[in-house]
Amino acid sequence: MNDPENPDLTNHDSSWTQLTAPDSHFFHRNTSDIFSDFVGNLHASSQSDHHHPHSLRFDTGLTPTSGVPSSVTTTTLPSTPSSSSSPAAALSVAVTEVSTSTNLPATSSSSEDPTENSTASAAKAPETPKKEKKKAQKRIRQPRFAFMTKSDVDNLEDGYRWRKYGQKAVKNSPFPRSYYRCTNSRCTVKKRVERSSEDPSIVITTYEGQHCHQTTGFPRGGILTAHDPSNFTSHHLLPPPLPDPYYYQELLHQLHRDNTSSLRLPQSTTEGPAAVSSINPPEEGLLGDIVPQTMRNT
DNA sequence: CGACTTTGACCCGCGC
DNA sequence: GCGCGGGTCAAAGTCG
Repeated sequence: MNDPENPDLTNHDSSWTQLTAPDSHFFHRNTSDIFSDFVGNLHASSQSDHHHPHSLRFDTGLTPTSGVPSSVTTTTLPSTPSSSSSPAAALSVAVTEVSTSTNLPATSSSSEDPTENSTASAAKAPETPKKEKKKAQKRIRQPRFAFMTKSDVDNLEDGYRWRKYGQKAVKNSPFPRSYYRCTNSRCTVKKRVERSSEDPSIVITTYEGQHCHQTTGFPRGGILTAHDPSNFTSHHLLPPPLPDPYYYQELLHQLHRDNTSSLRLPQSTTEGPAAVSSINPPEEGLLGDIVPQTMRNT
């Protein structure tokens, strides 16, 4: 249940910006520039690191993490729900620059919410028709974390195994959006991967839900353990900055706890604990919807 | 053979 | 109520 392991959550530096959207939290890293492009009007906060064109991480999911990078900057973005966004939870977006090479795993660390999980799990009951299941799932949205990663590889490895269950063309983007689900039958975490229409080199990974298990390893090829930082480095996928793989999980936790209101965003601090944003309204919007506003705050 | 990807169809929510 | 867009399902195909 709580085994967070997000290898790639590590950031290397210290400046993260967390954006809070109606339903999602965005973590913005030095690469705000990218964000801006991607989202629309994100202003970069000023970072000197955005020089790394390698990988940008943007994650939206709900994974609370306990370990927070020592230097992370979080910002809350009160964004308004956009058009068709439904309530969901909090979405966080993080932008990280990572050096990518072959496969950059986007880390996904989302844990399932006990409450929500139940719904999802319960929905699986044989008695429940698919429709009900769908309803339940759709209605209950978990906080999401989005990561923007600059990478040539769409599917970034984050230590978890994912099964692709769908692909859809996105309206404002020439690039299709892929939908992945954690292969662990008990895990309801989902992940969406899409490329920024503004900058095709940027991969936007959105995580929804929390993993209830530990990382298994890579699907075909290498196994990445969250506990092995060395792997990260080698993989180039994982952002080194985050020492704690649990970072996202904690965020989620916090989000859930604070869902009432408060966010802790150490804004211009690099040493802030973890970036936590509160999950405000149950509304969830698409990244695009959220990001723009959020980014602005940063 | 099992796991995963691909792809089209279906369902649902939302805005008009 | 209708249409659009997003999200999911499931069958078929592919790969190791």
